[in-house]
Amino acid sequence: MGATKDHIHTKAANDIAEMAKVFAHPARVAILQYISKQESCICNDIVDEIGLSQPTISQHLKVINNANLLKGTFEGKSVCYCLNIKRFQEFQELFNAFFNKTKSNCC
Amino acid sequence: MGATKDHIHTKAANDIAEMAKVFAHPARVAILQYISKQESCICNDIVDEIGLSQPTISQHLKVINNANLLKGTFEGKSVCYCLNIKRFQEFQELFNAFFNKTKSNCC
DNA sequence: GTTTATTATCGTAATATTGCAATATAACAT
DNA sequence: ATGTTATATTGCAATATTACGATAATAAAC
Repeated sequence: MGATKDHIHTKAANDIAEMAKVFAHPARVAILQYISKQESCICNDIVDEIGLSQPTISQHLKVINNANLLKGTFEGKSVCYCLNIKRFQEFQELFNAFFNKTKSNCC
Repeated sequence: MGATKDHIHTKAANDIAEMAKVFAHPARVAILQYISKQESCICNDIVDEIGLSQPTISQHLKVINNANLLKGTFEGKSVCYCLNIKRFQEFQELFNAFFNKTKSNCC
C-alpha cells in the first residue's frame, strides 16, 4: 500500500492531478512567479530569492520542466530559464475546462 | 529534513499550493467530478464508483472538506455530499488570478 | 591545464501521503 | 436492546516527497 492507484482513475482525473501537483508546492509556485518576473534568469538567482539550497531548487525546476512549463536556453555556463507561456496558457485552459465542466452539473 | 518549508514562502504562494494539493490526487478529482454529477450522493456510492476502500474515500473527502469545497447535509444515517459551488468558483478565480498575473510579465 | 562559477545528479535522512484493516460512532429498523 | 447500514477515526505499512551535503558535469576565465 501507500502508492497512489493511478490506474483505477480516468485519464482526465489523472491529467488534472498531474498538473495540480506542479503547483502543489509553494516553492514551485514561487519559482514560477519569480521566473515570470525576470527578463532572463539563472538558477542561482532563484536560490538566492527563494531561500532553499541549490540542489533543492534544481529538483523543483526539474518537476516544473517535466511538465513542459520551462524553456531553458544555455547562456555560457548558466541557463536562462523562461516560462513556456504556451504551455502555461494550456494549463490555465485545462484547469478552466475542469472547473467549468464540474460546475455545470451540480445540485 | 523532508518537511516543506512553508514559512519561507509568501502567503500567496502557500495559498496556491494549498489549493492545488486538493486537486493533486486523481481520486479527489474523480470524487469532485462524481459529486458534481449527482443530484445527491452518499459516501458509499462514491466507494463503489471510485474503487477505493471506504476509509480511503472518507480520508479524501476530509481533505476536500477541509478546503471548504463540500456542503454535507445529513439525511438520516447517510450524508448528502454536495459541491460548495461558491467556494469552487472562488478556487477557479484564484487560480485564474495566479495564471494571469504570472503570465503578464513574462519574457 | 587549472581554477572558478553554475547547474545537475546521487545518496540519504526526515517528513508527508496513500491505502486499508480494524474499530468506533451514529442513526435507523426491528 | 439488538442488528444493520453508513460514515469517521485509528493505527500502521508502503510509498512518495522534500531537503540538503557531497560530488559530478560543463563551460567560461585565467
